Amino acid sequence: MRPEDELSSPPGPRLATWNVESIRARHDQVIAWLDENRPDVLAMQETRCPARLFPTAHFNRLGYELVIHGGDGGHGGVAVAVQETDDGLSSVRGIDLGFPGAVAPLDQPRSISLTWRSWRIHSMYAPNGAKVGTDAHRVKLAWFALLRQWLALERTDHPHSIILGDLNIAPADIDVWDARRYRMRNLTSPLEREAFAALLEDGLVDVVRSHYEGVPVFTWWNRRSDFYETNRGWRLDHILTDAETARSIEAVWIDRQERGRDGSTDHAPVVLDLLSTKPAGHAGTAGATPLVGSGPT
DNA sequence: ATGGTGGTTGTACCA
Repeated sequence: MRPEDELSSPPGPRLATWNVESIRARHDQVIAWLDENRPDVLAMQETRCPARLFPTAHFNRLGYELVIHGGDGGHGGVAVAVQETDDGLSSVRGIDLGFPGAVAPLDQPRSISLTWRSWRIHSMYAPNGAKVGTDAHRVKLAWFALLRQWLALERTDHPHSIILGDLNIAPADIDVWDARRYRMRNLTSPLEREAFAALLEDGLVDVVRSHYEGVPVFTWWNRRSDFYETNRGWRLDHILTDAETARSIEAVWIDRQERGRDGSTDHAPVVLDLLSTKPAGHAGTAGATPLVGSGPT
């Protein structure tokens, strides 16, 4: 899963997403992983921690600045850690916490959007959805409708986009360890899969799937029982990019071993390594129109 | 038929 050069730094930017399932309970694991893998950007979900109680100092010591959104009451919450630059200035701008203008129940702390280098970066934590047919499930679908609108709006201003997060959808049967058993259920239902597919129809590329075509890869294993040990998992954590960014990928990998640590969060980190330079013919194309409909088939 | 775990908050809830 992890590329051969696992301990060396990639030539270009490294971005990762990780559902940390409480940053206060898990900061030792997260900080150790950051220290070892040194992503430029780590999008975190389910931080379950109000901003004032966030273990910020641990991140600062490693040279990361933080953007934090919510987590009050021990539910939800997202954050983005970004490697500090040498000039002492913040390397992020244009921060949006949540979907601007959203009203309850779509105003929960589940998203951060910010500009970093030439990319618009989004850390997303979709509602779990509980069970098909419940209010929670309808809220999940409404959240995805709003996400689609928000990303379409954002992409008119920022052609280079990277969406990282726990979207709480297994996009296809291959993304579930036993698709038949969990058919038409929460995380697999047709309306959820349509919501995910709509993002690809808008021109975003599911870069994990496009790099593991036809191969089952999982990012979440239920903590109960021996689901991890027996690899009964799901692919719920995703990285989507615009088509041009998708053409400049060095590697995509899931740090499956990290999930096996004692006391680990139940999700594995998902990592995107980009090439240091744009592909030939695409240098200096800031402002280019994103290609549409070029996602994996 | 529906187990099994963990975090946070508070004696249930969310995942």
